[in-house]
Amino acid sequence: MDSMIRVVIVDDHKILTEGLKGLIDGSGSAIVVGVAHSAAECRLSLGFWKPDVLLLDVGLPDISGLDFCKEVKTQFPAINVLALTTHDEYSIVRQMLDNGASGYLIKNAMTEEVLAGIQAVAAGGTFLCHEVDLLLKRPREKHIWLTERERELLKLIAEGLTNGEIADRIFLSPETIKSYRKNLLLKLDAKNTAVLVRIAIEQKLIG
Amino acid sequence: MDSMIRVVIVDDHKILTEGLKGLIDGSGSAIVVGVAHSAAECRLSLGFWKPDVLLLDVGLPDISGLDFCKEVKTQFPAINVLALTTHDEYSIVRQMLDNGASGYLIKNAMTEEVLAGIQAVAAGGTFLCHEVDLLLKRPREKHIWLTERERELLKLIAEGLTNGEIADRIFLSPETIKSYRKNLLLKLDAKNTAVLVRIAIEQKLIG
DNA sequence: GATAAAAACCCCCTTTAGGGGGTATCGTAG
DNA sequence: CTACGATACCCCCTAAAGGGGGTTTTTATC
Repeated sequence: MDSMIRVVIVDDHKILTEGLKGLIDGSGSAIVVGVAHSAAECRLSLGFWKPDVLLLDVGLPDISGLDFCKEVKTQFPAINVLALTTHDEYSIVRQMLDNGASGYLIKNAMTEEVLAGIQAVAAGGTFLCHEVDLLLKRPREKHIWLTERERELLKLIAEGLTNGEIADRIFLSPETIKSYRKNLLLKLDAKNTAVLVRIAIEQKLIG
Repeated sequence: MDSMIRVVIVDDHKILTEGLKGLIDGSGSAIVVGVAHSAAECRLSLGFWKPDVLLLDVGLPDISGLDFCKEVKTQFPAINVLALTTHDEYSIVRQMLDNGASGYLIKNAMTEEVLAGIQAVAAGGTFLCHEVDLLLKRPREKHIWLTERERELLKLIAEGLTNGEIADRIFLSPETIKSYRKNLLLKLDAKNTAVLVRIAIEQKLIG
C-alpha cells in the first residue's frame, strides 16, 4: 500500500524491538522497514530504508540518542523522529525536542500511544505521551535548566575537581568557580556538593 | 499440555511485556499465564496464576524488584525467579541472586536467551545471560562490595548530611563517621565526596 | 536605549572534609 | 588459636567548601 507509514526502530533492547515490530506491522497503518540496535548500524542503512518515522531510543550503546537525533535531522530533515525511552527527566525531553524530535514517548506508555504517536509525527505534527505532556506543562520554576557554562562546571565538579583545578582547566579565576558553585547550589536547591552531584545525575543534567 | 512451563511477567514497560508474551507463547514450550505492571498488581494474582517461572524487572514503579524477589521466594519458594532488567551493575546482580533469583537476563540480550533462561530455571537450574556471566567471572578486586554499615553511611552522605549530622542520626561518634568516610573513599577509589556520590549512584550501591 | 540575564571577578570568615597517623572489641573462618 | 574483616573510636593538621556580602562587562531582548 502506498499509504503505509514507513517506520525504522533504533533501540538496543532486542526483546522490545521484536515486540514493537509485531505491534506496528499488525496495526495496518504503518510498517517497520528497518530495525537497528545501535546508531552505527542505523547510519549504514538509513538512506536505503527511507523511513517517514524514526523511533529512537536515548540510551544507545554507541552514542547518545540526543546527538544521533540531531545528526539524523541534519542529514535527513524529512524524517520525523519520535523518541522512545525510559527517561522522564525534563532535561532529556527538552534536549531531545531542541535537537529536532517531533515527539516523545516513555516506554511504559500505553501501546496505543505508540501508534498514535507514529501517525501524528508522520503527518508532520507533534506528539507527546500523557506523562511527558504533564511534565512540560508544569510551572517554569519546577524545571531545572542550566546554561552551557553551568553544565560544564557541574560536570567538572562531579568528576571531583576542586575549584582551583577547574580554574586551571578552563582558565578562569578560582573565585569565579566559587561563584558558579554557589549559584549551582542555589539553582538545584542543594545543601552541598554531595547533593549537587546526586541531583545532577538523577536529573540527567550532565552527559 | 501438561508439560507447558507456566510463566508470569512483571514489568511496567507495557510495550515490552506485549512483545515478550507473544515470543514466549509462540515458543511452544512455555505459556504466559499472567502479566503484571507493578508488584502490587502481581501480589493480587500470583497465588492464582501458580507460575513455574516469574520474569521479574528490577525497576518496578511501586517497590524494588530486589525486595519483591525476596518476598516472592519467601511466600512461594517453588516459583523460580528470572530477573529481566536493563541493569548490568555487579551490585544489582549480586543482590538479586542473594535474594533468591535463579537467573539474570539483561534486556538487550538475545531473544533466544529468554527462552533458554525460562527452561533452565523451570527445571530448577540457574541461568545467566552471556554478559552477566562475564561480569561475575571478573576478578574479585574489580567488584565493589560494601558492608551494610558502609551502604547506610554512603546513603546518608549522598543525602548531604555532614559527619556531625550522620553521627547524631545513627548515634555514633563523628570521628567514627570520619573513619568510614575515609574508608569509603579508599574502597571506591574516589578523590572526594563528589566522586564518591557519583560512583555510588552509577554502580547502584545505594537504594 | 533600557532591562535583564549570563559570565567573570573579588574579599572576609566559618565550617566541613580530607590526609596522616593510630587503638580496641567482636565474631568467624581457617 | 590466630588472623582477618567489620565495627567503632581518637588526635593533629591542612585543604577545600560554603555563607555572606559585593562589582563589571557583555550580550541578547524588548
